Amino acid sequence: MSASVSSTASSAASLSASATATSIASSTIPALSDFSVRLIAWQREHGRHDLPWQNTRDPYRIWLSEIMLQQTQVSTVVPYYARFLARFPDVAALACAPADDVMTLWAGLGYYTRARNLHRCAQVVVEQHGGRFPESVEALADLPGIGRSTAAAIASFAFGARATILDGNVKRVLARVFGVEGFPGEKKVENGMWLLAESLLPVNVTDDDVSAYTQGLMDLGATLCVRGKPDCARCPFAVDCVAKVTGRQRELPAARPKKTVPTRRTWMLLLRDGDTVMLEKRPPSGIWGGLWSLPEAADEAALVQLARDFGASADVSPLAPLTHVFTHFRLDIEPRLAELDRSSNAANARDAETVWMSLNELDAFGVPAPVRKLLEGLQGSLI
DNA sequence: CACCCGTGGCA
DNA sequence: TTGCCAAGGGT
Repeated sequence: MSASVSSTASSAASLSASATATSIASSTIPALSDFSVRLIAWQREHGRHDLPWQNTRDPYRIWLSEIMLQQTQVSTVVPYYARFLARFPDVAALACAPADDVMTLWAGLGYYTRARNLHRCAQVVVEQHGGRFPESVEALADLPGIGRSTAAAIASFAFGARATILDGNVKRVLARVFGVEGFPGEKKVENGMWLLAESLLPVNVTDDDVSAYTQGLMDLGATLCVRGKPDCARCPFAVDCVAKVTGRQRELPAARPKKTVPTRRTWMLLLRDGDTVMLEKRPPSGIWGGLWSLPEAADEAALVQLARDFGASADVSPLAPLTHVFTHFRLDIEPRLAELDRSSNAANARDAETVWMSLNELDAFGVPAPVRKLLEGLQGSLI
Protein backbone atom coordinates (compact mmCIF):
# COMPACT_ATOMS: atom_id res chain seq x y z
CA MET A 1 0.00 0.00 0.00
CA SER A 2 1.26 3.44 -0.87
CA ALA A 3 1.83 5.88 1.95
CA SER A 4 1.71 9.08 -0.03
CA VAL A 5 -0.74 11.83 0.77
CA SER A 6 -2.36 11.77 -2.65
CA SER A 7 -3.06 8.06 -2.51
CA THR A 8 -4.63 8.28 0.92
CA ALA A 9 -6.88 11.01 -0.33
CA SER A 10 -8.13 8.78 -3.11
CA SER A 11 -8.51 5.85 -0.75
CA ALA A 12 -10.73 7.94 1.47
CA ALA A 13 -12.89 8.87 -1.48
CA SER A 14 -13.13 5.28 -2.63
CA LEU A 15 -14.04 4.18 0.86
CA SER A 16 -17.06 6.42 0.88
CA ALA A 17 -18.03 5.38 -2.62
CA SER A 18 -17.97 1.68 -1.83
CA ALA A 19 -19.54 2.29 1.55
CA THR A 20 -22.78 3.14 -0.20
CA ALA A 21 -22.89 -0.35 -1.65
CA THR A 22 -21.39 -2.48 1.09
CA SER A 23 -20.77 -1.94 4.76
CA ILE A 24 -17.09 -1.71 5.59
CA ALA A 25 -15.78 -2.95 8.90
CA SER A 26 -13.99 -0.28 10.89
CA SER A 27 -10.86 -2.42 11.05
CA THR A 28 -10.43 -2.07 7.29
CA ILE A 29 -10.58 1.72 7.29
CA PRO A 30 -7.27 3.00 5.91
CA ALA A 31 -5.42 5.54 8.04
CA LEU A 32 -3.87 8.68 6.64
CA SER A 33 -0.19 7.82 6.78
CA ASP A 34 0.83 11.26 7.99
CA PHE A 35 -2.21 12.08 10.11
CA SER A 36 -0.16 12.72 13.24
CA VAL A 37 2.48 14.80 11.45
CA ARG A 38 -0.11 17.08 9.93
CA LEU A 39 -2.10 17.31 13.15
CA ILE A 40 0.97 18.27 15.19
CA ALA A 41 1.94 20.95 12.66
CA TRP A 42 -1.61 22.31 12.66
CA GLN A 43 -1.76 22.38 16.47
CA ARG A 44 1.52 24.31 16.73
CA GLU A 45 0.26 26.90 14.25
CA HIS A 46 -3.47 27.14 14.94
CA GLY A 47 -4.24 25.26 18.16
CA ARG A 48 -4.88 26.58 21.66
CA HIS A 49 -1.80 27.36 23.76
CA ASP A 50 -2.97 29.53 26.64
CA LEU A 51 -5.61 27.55 28.51
CA PRO A 52 -5.04 27.68 32.29
CA TRP A 53 -3.93 24.03 32.47
CA GLN A 54 -1.51 24.22 29.55
CA ASN A 55 2.21 25.07 29.62
CA THR A 56 2.79 22.84 32.63
CA ARG A 57 3.92 19.26 33.17
CA ASP A 58 2.61 19.16 36.70
CA PRO A 59 0.48 16.00 36.72
CA TYR A 60 -1.66 17.39 39.54
CA ARG A 61 -2.72 20.43 37.54
CA ILE A 62 -3.24 18.35 34.41
CA TRP A 63 -5.22 15.70 36.29
CA LEU A 64 -7.45 18.29 37.96
CA SER A 65 -8.25 19.90 34.61
CA GLU A 66 -8.99 16.57 32.93
CA ILE A 67 -11.44 15.53 35.64
CA MET A 68 -13.22 18.88 35.56
CA LEU A 69 -13.37 18.80 31.75
CA GLN A 70 -15.11 15.42 31.62
CA GLN A 71 -18.38 16.13 29.79
CA THR A 72 -17.93 19.80 30.66
CA GLN A 73 -17.02 22.69 28.39
CA VAL A 74 -13.85 24.74 28.76
CA SER A 75 -15.63 28.03 29.48
CA THR A 76 -17.54 26.42 32.34
CA VAL A 77 -14.46 24.88 33.89
CA VAL A 78 -12.13 27.91 33.87
CA PRO A 79 -13.45 29.72 36.99
CA TYR A 80 -13.85 26.47 38.95
CA TYR A 81 -10.30 25.44 38.08
CA ALA A 82 -8.88 28.73 39.37
CA ARG A 83 -10.79 28.53 42.65
CA PHE A 84 -9.82 24.90 43.15
CA LEU A 85 -6.11 25.49 42.56
CA ALA A 86 -6.09 28.50 44.86
CA ARG A 87 -7.65 26.47 47.67
CA PHE A 88 -5.81 23.18 46.94
CA PRO A 89 -2.42 23.97 45.34
CA ASP A 90 -1.20 20.35 45.39
CA VAL A 91 -2.32 16.74 45.90
CA ALA A 92 -1.40 16.74 49.57
CA ALA A 93 -3.58 19.77 50.29
CA LEU A 94 -6.52 18.17 48.51
CA ALA A 95 -6.01 14.78 50.15
CA CYS A 96 -6.25 16.13 53.70
CA ALA A 97 -9.17 18.48 53.03
CA PRO A 98 -12.64 17.80 54.48
CA ALA A 99 -14.99 16.22 51.92
CA ASP A 100 -17.47 19.04 52.44
CA ASP A 101 -14.89 21.63 51.35
CA VAL A 102 -14.33 19.71 48.13
CA MET A 103 -18.05 19.43 47.46
CA THR A 104 -18.56 23.14 48.14
CA LEU A 105 -15.94 24.12 45.56
CA TRP A 106 -17.43 21.63 43.07
CA ALA A 107 -21.05 22.71 43.56
CA GLY A 108 -22.55 23.82 40.23
CA LEU A 109 -20.17 21.84 38.05
CA GLY A 110 -22.37 18.73 37.99
CA TYR A 111 -21.56 15.01 37.94
CA TYR A 112 -20.73 15.06 41.65
CA THR A 113 -19.27 11.55 41.63
CA ARG A 114 -16.30 13.24 39.97
CA ALA A 115 -15.71 15.35 43.08
CA ARG A 116 -15.84 12.37 45.44
CA ASN A 117 -13.54 10.34 43.18
CA LEU A 118 -11.21 13.33 42.87
CA HIS A 119 -10.90 13.49 46.63
CA ARG A 120 -10.42 9.73 46.97
CA CYS A 121 -7.86 9.75 44.15
CA ALA A 122 -5.80 12.42 45.90
CA GLN A 123 -5.79 10.31 49.05
CA VAL A 124 -4.73 7.18 47.15
CA VAL A 125 -1.90 9.08 45.44
CA VAL A 126 -0.66 10.31 48.81
CA GLU A 127 -1.08 7.06 50.71
CA GLN A 128 -0.14 4.51 48.06
CA HIS A 129 2.11 6.38 45.62
CA GLY A 130 4.14 8.59 47.95
CA GLY A 131 2.33 11.75 46.86
CA ARG A 132 3.36 11.39 43.21
CA PHE A 133 1.11 10.40 40.34
CA PRO A 134 2.12 7.12 38.68
CA GLU A 135 3.43 7.56 35.12
CA SER A 136 1.96 4.58 33.28
CA VAL A 137 -1.45 4.66 31.63
CA GLU A 138 -2.39 1.40 33.35
CA ALA A 139 -1.56 2.63 36.84
CA LEU A 140 -3.28 5.95 36.22
CA ALA A 141 -6.42 4.19 34.98
CA ASP A 142 -6.56 2.21 38.23
CA LEU A 143 -7.11 5.43 40.18
CA PRO A 144 -10.66 6.54 41.09
CA GLY A 145 -12.29 8.70 38.43
CA ILE A 146 -9.57 8.07 35.85
CA GLY A 147 -10.64 5.93 32.90
CA ARG A 148 -8.80 4.95 29.76
CA SER A 149 -9.11 8.29 27.97
CA THR A 150 -8.31 10.50 30.95
CA ALA A 151 -5.33 8.28 31.80
CA ALA A 152 -4.00 8.75 28.28
CA ALA A 153 -4.48 12.52 28.48
CA ILE A 154 -2.57 12.77 31.76
CA ALA A 155 0.19 10.38 30.65
CA SER A 156 0.73 12.16 27.34
CA PHE A 157 0.62 15.71 28.71
CA ALA A 158 2.61 15.11 31.89
CA PHE A 159 4.95 12.28 30.90
CA GLY A 160 5.07 12.22 27.09
CA ALA A 161 3.49 8.77 26.88
CA ARG A 162 2.38 7.48 23.47
CA ALA A 163 -1.24 6.84 24.37
CA THR A 164 -4.40 8.03 22.66
CA ILE A 165 -7.36 9.78 24.13
CA LEU A 166 -10.87 9.10 22.84
CA ASP A 167 -13.30 11.78 23.90
CA GLY A 168 -16.23 13.40 22.16
CA ASN A 169 -13.94 15.60 20.08
CA VAL A 170 -11.87 12.70 18.83
CA LYS A 171 -14.93 10.59 18.06
CA ARG A 172 -16.34 13.42 15.93
CA VAL A 173 -13.07 14.00 14.09
CA LEU A 174 -12.50 10.31 13.39
CA ALA A 175 -16.09 9.69 12.33
CA ARG A 176 -15.84 12.49 9.79
CA VAL A 177 -12.28 12.15 8.48
CA PHE A 178 -12.45 8.36 8.17
CA GLY A 179 -16.17 7.99 7.56
CA VAL A 180 -16.86 5.80 10.57
CA GLU A 181 -20.52 4.81 10.57
CA GLY A 182 -22.70 4.16 13.60
CA PHE A 183 -23.38 5.93 16.89
CA PRO A 184 -20.01 6.32 18.71
CA GLY A 185 -21.70 5.70 22.06
CA GLU A 186 -22.39 2.16 20.98
CA LYS A 187 -19.77 -0.24 22.30
CA LYS A 188 -18.95 -1.88 19.00
CA VAL A 189 -18.39 1.45 17.22
CA GLU A 190 -16.38 2.81 20.13
CA ASN A 191 -14.09 -0.23 20.17
CA GLY A 192 -13.36 0.29 16.48
CA MET A 193 -12.54 3.92 17.16
CA TRP A 194 -10.08 2.99 19.91
CA LEU A 195 -8.24 0.75 17.44
CA LEU A 196 -8.27 3.46 14.78
CA ALA A 197 -7.09 6.13 17.23
CA GLU A 198 -4.21 3.95 18.41
CA SER A 199 -3.14 3.26 14.84
CA LEU A 200 -2.88 7.00 14.24
CA LEU A 201 -0.48 7.75 17.11
CA PRO A 202 2.80 9.43 16.13
CA VAL A 203 5.98 7.38 16.17
CA ASN A 204 9.52 8.38 17.17
CA VAL A 205 8.53 11.75 18.58
CA THR A 206 9.50 13.95 21.51
CA ASP A 207 7.41 14.55 24.62
CA ASP A 208 6.45 17.95 23.25
CA ASP A 209 5.25 16.35 20.02
CA VAL A 210 3.09 13.93 21.99
CA SER A 211 1.55 16.82 23.92
CA ALA A 212 0.90 18.75 20.71
CA TYR A 213 -0.70 15.67 19.16
CA THR A 214 -3.09 15.05 22.08
CA GLN A 215 -3.90 18.74 22.30
CA GLY A 216 -4.36 18.84 18.52
CA LEU A 217 -7.01 16.11 18.66
CA MET A 218 -8.94 18.16 21.21
CA ASP A 219 -8.40 21.52 19.49
CA LEU A 220 -9.43 20.31 16.06
CA GLY A 221 -12.69 18.94 17.42
CA ALA A 222 -13.36 21.90 19.71
CA THR A 223 -12.51 24.77 17.36
CA LEU A 224 -12.92 23.57 13.74
CA CYS A 225 -14.60 20.19 13.52
CA VAL A 226 -17.55 21.24 15.68
CA ARG A 227 -20.95 19.58 15.58
CA GLY A 228 -22.96 22.43 14.11
CA LYS A 229 -21.02 24.24 11.38
CA PRO A 230 -17.56 22.73 10.93
CA ASP A 231 -15.02 25.18 9.51
CA CYS A 232 -13.75 22.84 6.79
CA ALA A 233 -12.02 25.68 4.95
CA ARG A 234 -9.44 25.88 7.72
CA CYS A 235 -9.11 22.14 8.31
CA PRO A 236 -5.80 20.44 7.46
CA PHE A 237 -7.66 17.25 6.51
CA ALA A 238 -10.37 18.80 4.32
CA VAL A 239 -9.11 17.21 1.09
CA ASP A 240 -9.03 13.75 2.69
CA CYS A 241 -12.07 13.94 4.94
CA VAL A 242 -14.76 11.45 3.97
CA ALA A 243 -17.51 13.67 5.40
CA LYS A 244 -16.24 16.77 3.61
CA VAL A 245 -15.62 15.05 0.29
CA THR A 246 -19.07 13.47 0.30
CA GLY A 247 -20.90 16.40 1.90
CA ARG A 248 -21.92 14.38 4.94
CA GLN A 249 -20.60 16.64 7.74
CA ARG A 250 -24.13 16.89 9.13
CA GLU A 251 -24.61 13.12 9.20
CA LEU A 252 -21.31 12.17 10.82
CA PRO A 253 -20.92 11.18 13.53
CA ALA A 254 -24.26 9.39 13.67
CA ALA A 255 -26.63 10.90 16.24
CA ARG A 256 -27.62 9.22 19.45
CA PRO A 257 -30.78 7.12 18.99
CA LYS A 258 -33.68 9.22 20.24
CA LYS A 259 -35.60 8.30 23.32
CA THR A 260 -38.17 10.37 25.16
CA VAL A 261 -36.98 11.45 28.58
CA PRO A 262 -39.42 10.92 31.45
CA THR A 263 -40.62 13.74 33.67
CA ARG A 264 -40.44 13.50 37.45
CA ARG A 265 -42.11 15.83 39.93
CA THR A 266 -40.95 16.65 43.41
CA TRP A 267 -42.09 18.88 46.27
CA MET A 268 -39.37 20.83 48.07
CA LEU A 269 -39.76 22.27 51.57
CA LEU A 270 -38.30 25.71 52.27
CA LEU A 271 -38.55 25.70 56.03
CA ARG A 272 -37.68 29.18 57.21
CA ASP A 273 -36.63 30.51 60.60
CA GLY A 274 -35.93 34.21 60.28
CA ASP A 275 -33.38 34.53 57.49
CA THR A 276 -32.21 30.92 57.81
CA VAL A 277 -33.41 27.90 55.85
CA MET A 278 -33.14 24.24 56.72
CA LEU A 279 -31.00 22.12 54.41
CA GLU A 280 -30.79 18.35 54.30
CA LYS A 281 -27.75 16.33 53.25
CA ARG A 282 -28.44 14.07 50.32
CA PRO A 283 -27.24 10.46 50.31
CA PRO A 284 -23.77 9.92 48.81
CA SER A 285 -25.07 8.27 45.62
CA GLY A 286 -27.81 9.17 43.18
CA ILE A 287 -28.80 12.61 41.93
CA TRP A 288 -26.91 15.42 43.68
CA GLY A 289 -25.14 12.87 45.86
CA GLY A 290 -23.42 14.40 48.88
CA LEU A 291 -24.79 17.90 48.29
CA TRP A 292 -26.91 20.00 50.63
CA SER A 293 -30.46 20.37 49.34
CA LEU A 294 -34.02 21.00 50.48
CA PRO A 295 -36.10 18.20 52.06
CA GLU A 296 -38.27 16.58 49.41
CA ALA A 297 -41.65 14.88 49.32
CA ALA A 298 -43.43 12.90 46.62
CA ASP A 299 -46.69 14.90 46.68
CA GLU A 300 -48.51 17.79 48.33
CA ALA A 301 -49.85 15.78 51.25
CA ALA A 302 -46.49 14.26 52.04
CA LEU A 303 -44.90 17.71 51.89
CA VAL A 304 -47.41 19.10 54.41
CA GLN A 305 -46.81 16.12 56.67
CA LEU A 306 -43.06 16.62 56.32
CA ALA A 307 -43.37 20.29 57.28
CA ARG A 308 -45.37 19.30 60.33
CA ASP A 309 -42.76 16.71 61.31
CA PHE A 310 -40.08 19.36 61.17
CA GLY A 311 -42.09 21.69 63.42
CA ALA A 312 -43.51 24.12 60.89
CA SER A 313 -46.48 26.34 61.69
CA ALA A 314 -49.75 25.54 59.94
CA ASP A 315 -49.30 27.72 56.86
CA VAL A 316 -47.59 26.08 53.90
CA SER A 317 -47.58 28.43 50.91
CA PRO A 318 -46.68 27.63 47.30
CA LEU A 319 -43.85 29.39 45.46
CA ALA A 320 -43.38 29.56 41.71
CA PRO A 321 -42.63 26.08 40.31
CA LEU A 322 -39.47 25.57 38.28
CA THR A 323 -38.21 22.96 35.85
CA HIS A 324 -34.74 21.49 35.74
CA VAL A 325 -33.60 19.36 32.82
CA PHE A 326 -31.08 16.57 33.28
CA THR A 327 -29.55 14.42 30.59
CA HIS A 328 -31.94 11.56 31.22
CA PHE A 329 -35.04 13.12 32.77
CA ARG A 330 -36.88 16.36 33.43
CA LEU A 331 -37.56 17.43 36.99
CA ASP A 332 -40.53 19.66 37.87
CA ILE A 333 -39.98 21.24 41.25
CA GLU A 334 -42.90 22.45 43.42
CA PRO A 335 -41.43 24.66 46.16
CA ARG A 336 -43.45 25.17 49.35
CA LEU A 337 -42.59 27.80 51.96
CA ALA A 338 -43.23 27.24 55.66
CA GLU A 339 -42.23 29.01 58.86
CA LEU A 340 -40.69 27.23 61.80
CA ASP A 341 -42.84 27.29 64.91
CA ARG A 342 -40.27 27.73 67.66
CA SER A 343 -42.74 26.63 70.32
CA SER A 344 -43.04 23.30 68.58
CA ASN A 345 -40.98 20.45 69.91
CA ALA A 346 -41.38 18.30 66.83
CA ALA A 347 -38.52 15.92 66.25
CA ASN A 348 -36.84 15.26 62.94
CA ALA A 349 -38.09 11.83 61.98
CA ARG A 350 -35.81 11.63 58.97
CA ASP A 351 -32.60 9.74 58.63
CA ALA A 352 -30.55 12.57 57.20
CA GLU A 353 -28.23 15.24 58.51
CA THR A 354 -29.76 18.72 58.58
CA VAL A 355 -28.41 22.22 59.02
CA TRP A 356 -29.81 25.74 59.28
CA MET A 357 -28.20 28.00 56.73
CA SER A 358 -28.40 31.77 56.57
CA LEU A 359 -29.35 32.91 53.08
CA ASN A 360 -26.25 35.08 52.85
CA GLU A 361 -23.88 32.15 53.33
CA LEU A 362 -24.99 30.21 50.25
CA ASP A 363 -21.44 30.17 48.91
CA ALA A 364 -20.27 28.12 51.89
CA PHE A 365 -22.54 25.17 51.06
CA GLY A 366 -22.52 22.70 48.19
CA VAL A 367 -26.03 23.23 46.81
CA PRO A 368 -27.47 21.96 43.48
CA ALA A 369 -27.86 24.63 40.81
CA PRO A 370 -31.70 24.81 40.72
CA VAL A 371 -31.91 24.84 44.54
CA ARG A 372 -29.39 27.64 44.58
CA LYS A 373 -31.53 29.62 42.16
CA LEU A 374 -34.55 29.00 44.36
CA LEU A 375 -32.75 30.22 47.47
CA GLU A 376 -31.33 33.26 45.70
CA GLY A 377 -34.87 34.16 44.65
CA LEU A 378 -36.05 33.73 48.24
CA GLN A 379 -33.27 35.98 49.44
CA GLY A 380 -34.41 38.69 47.05
CA SER A 381 -38.09 38.53 47.97
CA LEU A 382 -37.91 38.15 51.73
CA ILE A 383 -35.06 40.37 52.77
C1' DC B 1 -23.32 -3.54 28.44
C1' DA B 2 -26.92 -0.20 28.91
C1' DC B 3 -27.84 2.97 32.00
C1' DC B 4 -26.93 6.45 35.47
C1' DC B 5 -24.93 10.86 36.61
C1' DG B 6 -25.49 17.98 36.11
C1' DT B 7 -25.19 22.03 34.03
C1' DG B 8 -25.14 25.80 30.79
C1' DG B 9 -24.99 27.32 26.12
C1' DC B 10 -26.70 27.44 21.69
C1' DA B 11 -29.45 26.76 17.35
C1' DT C 1 -39.53 26.24 23.58
C1' DT C 2 -37.26 22.14 22.76
C1' DG C 3 -33.47 19.32 21.62
C1' DC C 4 -28.76 18.43 21.74
C1' DC C 5 -24.53 17.69 23.92
C1' DA C 6 -19.47 18.95 25.89
C1' DA C 7 -11.78 17.06 27.50
C1' DG C 8 -16.24 10.16 30.42
C1' DG C 9 -16.33 7.02 34.35
C1' DG C 10 -18.68 3.84 37.39
C1' DT C 11 -21.69 0.10 37.90
